[in-house]
Amino acid sequence: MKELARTPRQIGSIIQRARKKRRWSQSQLAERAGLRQATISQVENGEKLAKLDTILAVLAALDLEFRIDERTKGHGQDIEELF
Amino acid sequence: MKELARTPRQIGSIIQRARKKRRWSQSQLAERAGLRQATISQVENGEKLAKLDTILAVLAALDLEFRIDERTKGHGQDIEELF
DNA sequence: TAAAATTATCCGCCAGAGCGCATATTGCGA
DNA sequence: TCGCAATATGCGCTCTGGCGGATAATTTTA
Repeated sequence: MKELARTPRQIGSIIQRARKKRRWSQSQLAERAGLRQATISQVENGEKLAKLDTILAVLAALDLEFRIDERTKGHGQDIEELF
Repeated sequence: MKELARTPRQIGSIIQRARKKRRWSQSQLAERAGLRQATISQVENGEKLAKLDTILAVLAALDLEFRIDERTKGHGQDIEELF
């Protein structure tokens, strides 16, 4: 893991991957996170700009968490552009 | 760095530390992030549940970023509970 | 300690997220 | 190909975050 999450879209796809890895449906995740299936759908697709607590709830339900890290590694050029 | 960010309050204090380390005022950070000083204040104090894009904007302005990581380290027992 | 800067609050307003409820749409297995 | 599960949308509603615009309250510095 340890995925980079700079945009709602990235966050959404990370969440989706984590959910599928657990073989959960959106409804199951929604229930665990105290949200609606429709909300999960929108979060995963990064369509709407979610609220922070919504994302935190989803992450917690997936046993994930945010970490805050420095952005510029090389402090000049990003060498680690793994792909 | 690489701080844990499970709650709005934690996120807020991390942001505040990063801002002070750069010796910026809330107004300066607000300007860079395209927000208001009042908003920065609330974010740092974790008073309101910010929107995701607000936090992302602040982090970007501070050259920080979110990373998503697994919550349970030891996947059974957390050995690395450094403290 | 007075002045200046920084930070914390307040008001009214507006946009949008998430809700309930419901229904398309899509995907997939039998 | 049919049928069901899973996912994506839609509508009206409520709630609240962030805004502009200020102004307290607190901290810093001269």
